[in-house]
Amino acid sequence: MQTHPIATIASLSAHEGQTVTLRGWLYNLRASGKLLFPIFRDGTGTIQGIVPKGAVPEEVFETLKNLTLESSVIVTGKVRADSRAPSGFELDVEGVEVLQRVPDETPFPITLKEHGVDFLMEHRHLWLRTPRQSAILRVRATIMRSAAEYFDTNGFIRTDPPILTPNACEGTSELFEMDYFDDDKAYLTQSGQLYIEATALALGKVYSFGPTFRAEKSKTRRHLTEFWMIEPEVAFLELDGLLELAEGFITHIVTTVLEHHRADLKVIGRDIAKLEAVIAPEQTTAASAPLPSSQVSSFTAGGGPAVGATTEPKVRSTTEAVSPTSESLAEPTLLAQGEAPATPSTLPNRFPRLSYEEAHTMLEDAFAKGLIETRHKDGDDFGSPDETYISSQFSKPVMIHRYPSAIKAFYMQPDPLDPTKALCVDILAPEGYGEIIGGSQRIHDYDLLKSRIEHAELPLASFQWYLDLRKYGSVPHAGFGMGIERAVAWICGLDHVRETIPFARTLNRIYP
RNA sequence: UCCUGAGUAGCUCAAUGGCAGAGCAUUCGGCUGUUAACCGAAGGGUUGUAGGUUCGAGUCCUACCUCAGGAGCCA
Repeated sequence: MQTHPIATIASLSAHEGQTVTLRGWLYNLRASGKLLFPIFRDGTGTIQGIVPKGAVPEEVFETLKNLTLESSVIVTGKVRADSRAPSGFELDVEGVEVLQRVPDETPFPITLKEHGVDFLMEHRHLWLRTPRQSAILRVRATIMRSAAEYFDTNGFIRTDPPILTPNACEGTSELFEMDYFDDDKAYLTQSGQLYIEATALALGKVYSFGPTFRAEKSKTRRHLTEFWMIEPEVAFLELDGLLELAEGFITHIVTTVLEHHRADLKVIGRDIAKLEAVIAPEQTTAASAPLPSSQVSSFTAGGGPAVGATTEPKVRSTTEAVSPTSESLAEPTLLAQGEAPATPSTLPNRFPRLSYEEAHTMLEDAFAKGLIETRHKDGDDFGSPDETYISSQFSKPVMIHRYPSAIKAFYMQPDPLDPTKALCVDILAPEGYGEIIGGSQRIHDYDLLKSRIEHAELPLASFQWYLDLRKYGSVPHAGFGMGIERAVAWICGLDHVRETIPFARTLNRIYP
């Protein structure tokens, strides 16, 4: 076979008029008498081929006519622009080599028609090949990359905590337990937080990024037993700075996804305007605080209508104000004044902030107007319907801060203005997606932390090393954790987190 | 753990307690611009499992299994 340049389907527009070689799979096949329309996919996209009988060698026509779906092929053909094609291009097939033909007796089980959830999850290893699932995984990869990138370019050091842990962060009932040689037990981590508090006090600004495990018997569209979490932890950071860090973090991720994945989001069926609203500058703030042009262009590039993304200068406005040098090591007190650690103070994108009390008042009003069914009890945590209502009132993620200490984790710093409240924040994604980030300022006083551990009836011995952090140069510090799968579900507009990870682990499924 | 719902052809679903059905997929035939192509034909069933009620059960009852949606809990 004559050799031609090997191309990917995503790059075919650069090969118009050329004969190229594609390597991939037969995605679908339509026939109209002596005219075949095979659709090929290669992981980067799909393209329809045209095979008129008589225009190609007889064996090529016969091979393709009888080819089974998902058979692997190497195809040669000429790229031709065609207004009838969804992607704008078609392939005039000249030759085909079949690497492996799917046997007639065992056809590919995933069809273009509807399937049930159980069937699709049972065939997840094959379901991944469909365009929508592939698009979701590409967006997931960008979300993970841009999340890490935000911290990497802001002076954070990645310090991954252990996966195997000797004890729980917040109790052992929700942990996966395993034998650890002889008589010991080990548990799969449910959060690296306690460990990165230690590395934050060593390095200043740190983050961790890895899998976490929860043995909760939760059976909802928001829960996995194994999920990925990215957690920053910053010495000398207090609650206000933590809010700004999270705001810049989310803005950067959404901006990056919009820069690179408009086509994928369209395949997924996402309403892109909803994402543009998330990063749109607030009118009042933008008008009152003139910005360097580079920062403005970055936001308009993400927020405006489809501009030529390739010609847009690559600007990372949310990270420019802070140099990537490790300033926190040299001058850790930089952040002591409640200063934003990673975002410029002129950041035009402000997420709404509600105190727990304000959120409660909002729910009281909603209940009085009959907008929610059950009344929220002051002092209780918010339920799913509560979170859905609150987030539906805003087009941007909502930050709810200062929950009652009684319903929050033992390590959260009390608010000096009201010690019954904790200096914590939950960030709710819009459109009812609920909590994607939970964070707090941590208790830095030894005696207070010790009494909280005792009050929570946690084994003091297991936490001695954690208490040590308050014994040797303790400082205020804060951090948060974001569940990647919930962020992907929100950004892609999915109704279940099981589609956001290649192989979801849920209460009822650990296969394939 | 609790509440609710669903298990019938490879898939998605029908079927007053009375002959087990359709679309898609597969195979065969037709069609030179199809877009989940279309048209014709064929093959394809221990109705989740085990009991029970009944002349007769996919359908009603009991238990169990599996899955889904929700609650609680959380990211």
